Amino acid sequence: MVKAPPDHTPMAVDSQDSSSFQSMTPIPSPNQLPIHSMRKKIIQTVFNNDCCIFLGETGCGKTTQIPRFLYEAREKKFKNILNKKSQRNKNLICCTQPRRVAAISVAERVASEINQKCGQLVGYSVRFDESVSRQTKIKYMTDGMLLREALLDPNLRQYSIIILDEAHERTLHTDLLFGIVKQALEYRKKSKKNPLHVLVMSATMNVDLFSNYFNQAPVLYLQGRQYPIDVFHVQDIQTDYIHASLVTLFQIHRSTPLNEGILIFLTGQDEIDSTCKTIKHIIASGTESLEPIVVLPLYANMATVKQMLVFKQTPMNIRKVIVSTNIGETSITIPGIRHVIDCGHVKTKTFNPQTGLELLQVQKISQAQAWQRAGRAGRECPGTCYRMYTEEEFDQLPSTPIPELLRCNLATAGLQILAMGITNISTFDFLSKPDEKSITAALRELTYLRAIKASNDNTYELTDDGRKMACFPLDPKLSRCLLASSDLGCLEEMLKLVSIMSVDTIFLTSSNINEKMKMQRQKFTMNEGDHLTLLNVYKTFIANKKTKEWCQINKINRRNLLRACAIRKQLRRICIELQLNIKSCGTKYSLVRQALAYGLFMNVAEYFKENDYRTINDRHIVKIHPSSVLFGAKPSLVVFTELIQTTKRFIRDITVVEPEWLLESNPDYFKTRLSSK
DNA sequence: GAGCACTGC
Repeated sequence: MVKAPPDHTPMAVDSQDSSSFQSMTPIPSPNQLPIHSMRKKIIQTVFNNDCCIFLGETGCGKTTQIPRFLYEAREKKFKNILNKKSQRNKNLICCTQPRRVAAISVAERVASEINQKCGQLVGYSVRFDESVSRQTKIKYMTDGMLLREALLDPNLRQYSIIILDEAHERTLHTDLLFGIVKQALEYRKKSKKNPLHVLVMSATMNVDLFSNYFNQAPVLYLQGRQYPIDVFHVQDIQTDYIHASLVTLFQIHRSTPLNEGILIFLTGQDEIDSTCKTIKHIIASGTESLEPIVVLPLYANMATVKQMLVFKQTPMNIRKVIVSTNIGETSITIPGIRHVIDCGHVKTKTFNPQTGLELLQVQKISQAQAWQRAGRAGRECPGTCYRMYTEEEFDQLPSTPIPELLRCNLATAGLQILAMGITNISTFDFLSKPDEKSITAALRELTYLRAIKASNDNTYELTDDGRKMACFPLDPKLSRCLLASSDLGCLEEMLKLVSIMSVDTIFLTSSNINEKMKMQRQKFTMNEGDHLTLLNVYKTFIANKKTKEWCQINKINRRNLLRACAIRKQLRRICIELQLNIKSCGTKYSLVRQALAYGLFMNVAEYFKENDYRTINDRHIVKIHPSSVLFGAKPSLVVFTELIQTTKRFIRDITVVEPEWLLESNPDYFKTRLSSK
């Protein structure tokens, strides 16, 4: 428990030059955004170059205005020319976004700005949702959606202008699109018909990286519209960022008007829940006669209804305080925030290609993230940001976060690259090239999964199965599970299971899960392991008509389970297109376990001693995660979905398997593993 | 006997 901060503690902060934030007078009408004065220059730069880079801070209007500028300019140019070629080509302008909500909401806004409905001239395309028509010329879409389209046509011929927005975020999908778009650019330049223009839009960083990548592409700076933000650092290094945040919170609370909301960035659910409790406790204890506060937690795996609370306005005499993960950094914009408290840390998953281990740990943020967090205080008017780290610490932070492509397993990305006809992944033009070891590990995994085969030196081609596997929006291991269950006659079951494995946990994970709730869950337990238990929950959910009531009683996260239903539908359609054998095995669940073993054979662990298991692949000593239904049981051989290191190395989502299944599925692999025993 | 950030197809 943290003590209430003494009120005489001076604020241990140091003012810093906030010149990174331009002081601008905000103008509400979109016609008067600063970007409009640059319209001509923008149009010229795009059409006079194959590729160009635009830099601009949040709020400069680049995402909403630029696609429209380009469309209108093109229309004007071709007004008097009956251009048959342009009629035959679709000539779409697309603008990619890393997030679904962004793609949808921007499309809707741009459509309304030209007094149209979304889906006419302006539309969007995201997974499970699309609003486009024959009239559509400007298409906002998720980067992942464009990547899917690239699998069907790597030269992306229906687009004449491709805008990669938010490039500084360096998502896996955007990074892959860089390589694809660069190749398409060259191809279409050579073929001389239907030329392509590429526009990369980013916040102000990595300029040289982007420009150099596209052969010294010209760079244009766009004026931002952010309000000024005063940034303060602590004077001394803080060992406990939660305590420091609390002290700062109450100092702000005592010294500023109550209508000024405060946003605190912390790293995870536990930390956030306990901090919320502490704040409430300090207010309720009444020792200091503090003004009232509404404290709200915010993280992704929270019931949607609870998330919505942060948007509600609080009465004038009550302070709003939000304690958030980095979901509040980009994904959710909370109204009324004037002060940001930045703990300087973030929880991230990293992947070590040497060991194949995933690590979930709290790390320091990058400077870019620090500015992004600070920016959340200046959305509506000038604000302040308090950093729980010194200016020297800030200077030592990496300038940008490590791109996702450099810290994930490359099996999925590798399969996609090969599926687009690039036979040597090492020659793919990555914006940031992953470690050669990482690429080798991915190729090895895909080879074992029989998705690819080596032809000669460093080149690979897809097998028939590999071509099918690339069609699924899944980890290749799970795609292999689907193909295996098609052969074994349990594809219906595996579709359900794989869909659940594609979403976050379907169990409610609030910190007040008590024994009674655990008892509720036990009735779903299958002795063979977690996968069949999950399947059981899914089937019972359907049998109970997917009702809210059933989910409430059984402490099931309905949002995630409904998402799994949507995914199942999509995967099933792909199975039909691929003419797989869609059959149910009834209750012959050993077939499902067998199919799991065929796909997850690289994730096998055998009982070692006491409560330890040893993985067959890399001989890591691991433990069964306490959330598993097999926790405490000691089956001799299991497959698992995930190996992750938190406080210890844990395997999660586990199923008991038979050794014969493994030997059958991949004799070469297990012969070598078993001989080294 | 733990306690999982975020996003996407």
